[in-house]
Amino acid sequence: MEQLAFCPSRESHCMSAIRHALSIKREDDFAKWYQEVISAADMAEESGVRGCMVIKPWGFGIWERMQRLLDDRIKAAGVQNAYFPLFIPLANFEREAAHVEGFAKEMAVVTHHRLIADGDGGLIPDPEAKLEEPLVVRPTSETIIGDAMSRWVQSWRDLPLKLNQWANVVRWEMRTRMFLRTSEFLWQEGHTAHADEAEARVETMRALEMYRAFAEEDAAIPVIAGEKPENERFPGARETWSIEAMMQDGKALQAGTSHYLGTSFAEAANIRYQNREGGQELCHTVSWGMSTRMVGGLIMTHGDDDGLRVPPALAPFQIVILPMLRGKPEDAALLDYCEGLHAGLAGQSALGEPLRVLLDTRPGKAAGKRWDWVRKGAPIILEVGSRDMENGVVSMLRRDALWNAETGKPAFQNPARETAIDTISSILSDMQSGLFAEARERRDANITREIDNMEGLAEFFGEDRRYPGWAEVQWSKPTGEGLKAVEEQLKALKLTFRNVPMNTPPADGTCIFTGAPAVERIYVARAY
RNA sequence: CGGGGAGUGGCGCAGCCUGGUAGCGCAUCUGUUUUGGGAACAGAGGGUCGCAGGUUCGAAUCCUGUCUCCCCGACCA
Repeated sequence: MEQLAFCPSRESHCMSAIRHALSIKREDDFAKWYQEVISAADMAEESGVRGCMVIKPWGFGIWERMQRLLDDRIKAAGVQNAYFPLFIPLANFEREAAHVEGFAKEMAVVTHHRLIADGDGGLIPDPEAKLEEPLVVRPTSETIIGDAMSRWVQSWRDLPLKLNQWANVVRWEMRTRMFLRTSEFLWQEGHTAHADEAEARVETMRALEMYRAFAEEDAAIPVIAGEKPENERFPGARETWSIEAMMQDGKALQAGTSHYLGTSFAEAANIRYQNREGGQELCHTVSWGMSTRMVGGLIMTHGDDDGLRVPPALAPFQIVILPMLRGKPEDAALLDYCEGLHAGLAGQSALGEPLRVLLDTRPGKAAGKRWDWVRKGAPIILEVGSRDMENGVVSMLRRDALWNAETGKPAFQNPARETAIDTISSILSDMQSGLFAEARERRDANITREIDNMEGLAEFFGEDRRYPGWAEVQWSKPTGEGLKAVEEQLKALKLTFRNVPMNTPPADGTCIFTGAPAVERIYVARAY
C-alpha cells in the first residue's frame, strides 16, 4: 500500500457521506487507481500485444490537444514539421557507438518481407524472403534524420536546420505501464543542426523552456527543469536536460527532454557545412522530445477519487451540456433551450481559443451520463432540466469543486443561463490556474532541502514513508567510477537522480555521498 | 528477463482443492411505476471459462506448453 505524498483534505471530514465515482481511492492503491482511471475515463485499453495499447477517443482527444498546443509552440520557434521513415537500415543505426549501445537491447527488427503457409493452416516468414540487411523499427530518429541532414546541409546558409516530426516509436520494454512506458508510443522529436556549439546550446535550452511552458501553462503540471547527471544522459548525448514532474504518490516523472548532442552524431552521419571562409565544419546537433507519457503524467497529477480532471486547455470538450430528457413532448422545448445555451457558449472563447462545447443528447439518463463525464474529467457539466428552463437557469457542476462538503452531494450551482454564458470563460481560466496551483502546492510541500547526509536521506525515504516526495541535496558531481559508487548508494534506497535544477543558489556544503565539497544541488527521488 | 499473482458475458468477482457441459453484483435491453436527480419492481439478452495440446465416458475444474495483464526485482532515452 503506497502512502500518498499529499491528500487533498477538502472532503476528508465527510468522506463517508460521499459516494465517489471510482471504486478505488488513490491512498489505498495508487497503481490500481491509475489503471481504474484509464478504464473508467475510457481513455485506453489493452490490445493483446505486449506493451501496446489502444488509445480510445477520449484519451486520444487529450493527446490531440497536447499535440496542437505543443505544435503551435514548435512552429512559433521556426521549426518545420517533416516525416521520416519508420524503418531504419541497421548499418545506418550502427554509426554512433554510444547510441547503439543504449538502444540495442530494446530494438524491434524486421528481417523478412513475405509470409508463406506453414502447411498447417498458419503463416511463417518465408525463408526465401529474408532481407539482405535487416531494418530496425525506429526507437528514435537521430540516425535517419542525420542521414537526411547530411544531404540537406551544404553551406552555412542552410543553417540552422530545424525539423520536427510527430511519429510513433518502438522500444522493446521489459516492463510496461499504460501511457507511462509502452513498447510503442507516440511523440514528437525535434532535430536541429547548428553552425556552432553556442547556437546549439541556445536551441537546447529553448526546447527545454518550451516544454516547461507547455507543461505548466497548458497541462497545468508544475515541473522542475534541469540537467541530467552523466549516468542519466541520452545515449550519445553531451548533455541531457529534462523537466521533472511530481506525481501524487511522490514519485518523479520525466516529462520531456532536450539533448545537446555535440558533433558526434554529425560525425557519424557526416553532417558538414562550408563556412564563410570556405572551410568544412561539423554541425552541432540537438534533439528534443515529449511523448504520450505526458498523458500518464496528467492522470497522476490531476486525477482524483472520482476519475480524471482534465485542465481546460487540454480538454477535448470543456463544457458538456446534459439535457434531462424524459422521452416526452416537453423534451422539444428543453432541447431548444439547450441549443440556445450551446449557441451562446459556442460564440465565446476561453484561454485564447473558441470554447469546445458538447451538447450530449445521446439517449440515457442524465444522471448516469453525468458520472461518465465526471470520470472523464470534463471541466464543466451543465445539467438542464425543465425547472431550470422555467427559471431561465442551468445547473452547473465544476469538476474541480465536485462535492458539497456539508451535504456530501454534488455541488451544483444555478446561475442564469445568460450569466453562465458570460462567465464560463473566466471559470475555465480559474480552473486552469487552480489545478496548476493545487499541483504546485502539493509538490512544494513534498520537497525537502534539509538533508545533508546519507542517514538523513535513508530516513526521509524510509519504509514508513515510502513515497514522501523529493530531496534536493548537495553533491560533488563525481564522474566515472565515483559516480557508479554513488549510484549504488542510491539504488540501495531505490532512488534515482532526477536533475540539477536551474536557477538555484550555488552549493555551499559537502557532498552527502562522498563528503567532498559540493559543487551543485541535485534532486533525488523514486521515479517512474 | 528472474520471482510471485492473475486471466470466467462490457466492468468487478464466485465456482477450481473434492471433474458431471456456468453463477452473482453492476452495466445493457423490454415493460410498468416513478421523476430535481448516481430511481424501484418485473422480465430478458449476452460467455466455445485467454489460446493450444493432453488425461478422461465427460474438463472452467487435473496435466503440459504458450500468450497477455498485475506486483516486486533487474533493465530502461
